[in-house]
Amino acid sequence: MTTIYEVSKLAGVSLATVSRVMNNNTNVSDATRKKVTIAMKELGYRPNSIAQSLASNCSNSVGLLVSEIHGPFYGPMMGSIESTFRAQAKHVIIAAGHSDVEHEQQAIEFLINRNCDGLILHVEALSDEYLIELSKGKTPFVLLNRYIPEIAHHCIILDNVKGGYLAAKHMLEQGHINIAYISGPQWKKDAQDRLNGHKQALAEHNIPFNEQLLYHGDFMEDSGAEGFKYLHNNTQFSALICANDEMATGAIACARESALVLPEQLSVMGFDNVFFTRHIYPPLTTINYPINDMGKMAANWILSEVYKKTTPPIQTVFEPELVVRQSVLVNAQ
Amino acid sequence: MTTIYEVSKLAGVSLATVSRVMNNNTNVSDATRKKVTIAMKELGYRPNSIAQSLASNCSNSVGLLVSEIHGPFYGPMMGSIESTFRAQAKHVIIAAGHSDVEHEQQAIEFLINRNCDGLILHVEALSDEYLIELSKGKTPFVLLNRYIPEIAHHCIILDNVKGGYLAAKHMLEQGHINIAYISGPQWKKDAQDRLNGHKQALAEHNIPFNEQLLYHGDFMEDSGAEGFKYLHNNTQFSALICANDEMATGAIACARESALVLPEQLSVMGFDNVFFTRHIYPPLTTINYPINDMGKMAANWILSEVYKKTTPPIQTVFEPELVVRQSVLVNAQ
DNA sequence: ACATAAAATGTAAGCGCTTACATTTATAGC
DNA sequence: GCTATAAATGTAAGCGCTTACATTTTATGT
Repeated sequence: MTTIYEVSKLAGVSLATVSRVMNNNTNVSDATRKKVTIAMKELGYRPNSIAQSLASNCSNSVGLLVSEIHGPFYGPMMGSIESTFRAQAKHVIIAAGHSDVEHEQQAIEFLINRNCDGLILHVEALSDEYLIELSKGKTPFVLLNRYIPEIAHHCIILDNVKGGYLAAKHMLEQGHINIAYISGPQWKKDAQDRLNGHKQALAEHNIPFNEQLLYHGDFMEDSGAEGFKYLHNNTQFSALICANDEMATGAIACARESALVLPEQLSVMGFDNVFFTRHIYPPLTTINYPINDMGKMAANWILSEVYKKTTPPIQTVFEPELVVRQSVLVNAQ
Repeated sequence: MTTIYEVSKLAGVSLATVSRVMNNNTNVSDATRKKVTIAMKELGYRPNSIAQSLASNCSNSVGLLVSEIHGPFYGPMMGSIESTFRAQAKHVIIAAGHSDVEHEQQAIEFLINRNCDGLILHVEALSDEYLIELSKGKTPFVLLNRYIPEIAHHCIILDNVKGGYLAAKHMLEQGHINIAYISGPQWKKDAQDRLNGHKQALAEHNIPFNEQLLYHGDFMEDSGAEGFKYLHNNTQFSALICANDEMATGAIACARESALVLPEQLSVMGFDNVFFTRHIYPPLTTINYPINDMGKMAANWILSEVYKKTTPPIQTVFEPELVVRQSVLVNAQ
């Protein structure tokens, strides 16, 4: 491995000068810069990033913690984050938290021990307290899809209340009155928010919220199926809104097994606009979660806060949008 | 940041001894090991992995290059790789190659410059020559889904010929005679292999291969739709096999637009068994690609070759399997 | 031409570890 | 008790860079 030392010898300058041309330091004359560049090329010199990190106390790496590395939701997010960083020669180290306190905490420590300069966290199980405490540490981080007032500046979120509202409103506008709802786990803030938005839309239309029409799921496909069964056996409804696409998928599969024709006999909506929603049958009407943009914004947050780069202004709250496909019967009644 | 130096002072031993207990070196008495451990705990000491890497010339990081970070195919693979490595305290740095020579080459250089100890590569555009040349360098790598005889030992692959064969055989056994085929791009070895397996099955059943029934796609959804249109307008067939699930999805959507009833009027098969295939309608019969297992095996390859860990024996060729769902009409004719 | 400031370059001390080698201490054999 | 050997510990030289500070060179004004 060729080192900076060999380059300096070939170019006939000192170590410091070579280092300066590498780091685009201004105080180097064009002549020496050229000499050094040529020497580098000739030797096929590649800086040792580890040594650079140690000396400069900056690893140029950022940690990315998501719940699951597979899964339709995280892929696009990771993709936009990676491309944003690589354009700046930063590398991203991935880790999975599996929505579990132990795992998430371990992963964060792992990433910090790895000298990540900054962290992008999509955590679900960790407590607010832990994260507030973490914010006092030396490794800056940005939180995706989670709002903690004490560290609001670190949070990039979707307006989930509005999303829930938009979904219900759409159903109501199509003439649906009896709208069942399969929620996410209520210990998750986003699940709460979506449900609240839902209730808000009902209230606006003077429709009392009926507990009978509510089933608490866990955001997983199976709970969508279970929720449908439960609701179908216990009450009547022409429409079903699920707090995410996964559950909507499960519910739809189950509804079809019950010989219901969609959307004629049952209208269904999801939430997230995960990429496969347009492939299921009928193509799912849902709420778009601009996860790509949010991932990119998180990356920009790090670029700006940690690496002091100039970036587009940081936006912390993103807006959901209705995506109309064919799983909702138009003009019911 | 507490350093090894402070630990050594508190414990009343030398730097070297502290380093030895960290690295589980045998030649440390239980008494001193305990002293050091206590000192570490007391100071909340965390080794600086960058310094460790520089001194030991081992970064404990492995680079993972995939074509696309999003995408149903890569997610599960990345997940199994990450979990395998994290269990061994190695970190994984991700990069995307976008099936493009420039990008792939850049990404590899990026990863090598980052001092990755080893690489897991899923590359499509790079030439065999480049990879053979790369194998002479100092960074070991394993190739996923690609076979190059000269460096066979680096390759972990699926038996694509057999996969293509299995798909065609299944269709034939259900009584289909006129089987259309939408292939992948023929400059890709796996696409060629799948098509060859297909032809092989036809030959075994004494059915001549009909060029009219072949359309060359590019593995993307849209080309599945285009392929279907082209074939539908030019010839007759009761079954369609696509070289991957993406294209099958596109073809199915398009077939439905043409008012065909599936599978009664058209049987369709895909390839890969990407997770959403069971959600589309009708649920897709396909060929399973054990990408999870293969990812884990690639990780084990690195663990074994690079880090000299003992692992389960390395398997380089994996077997595809038929996954029967409902997109193929049983007993046609 | 000369003093002075600014620009370019060099010197050397780290960054926090690992590890070869040297030294000290414990263990065993007689 | 004394030597030979093994085990435990210490010493110090790097790993390949960055950067504060010192020094030299060049540019500027008079």
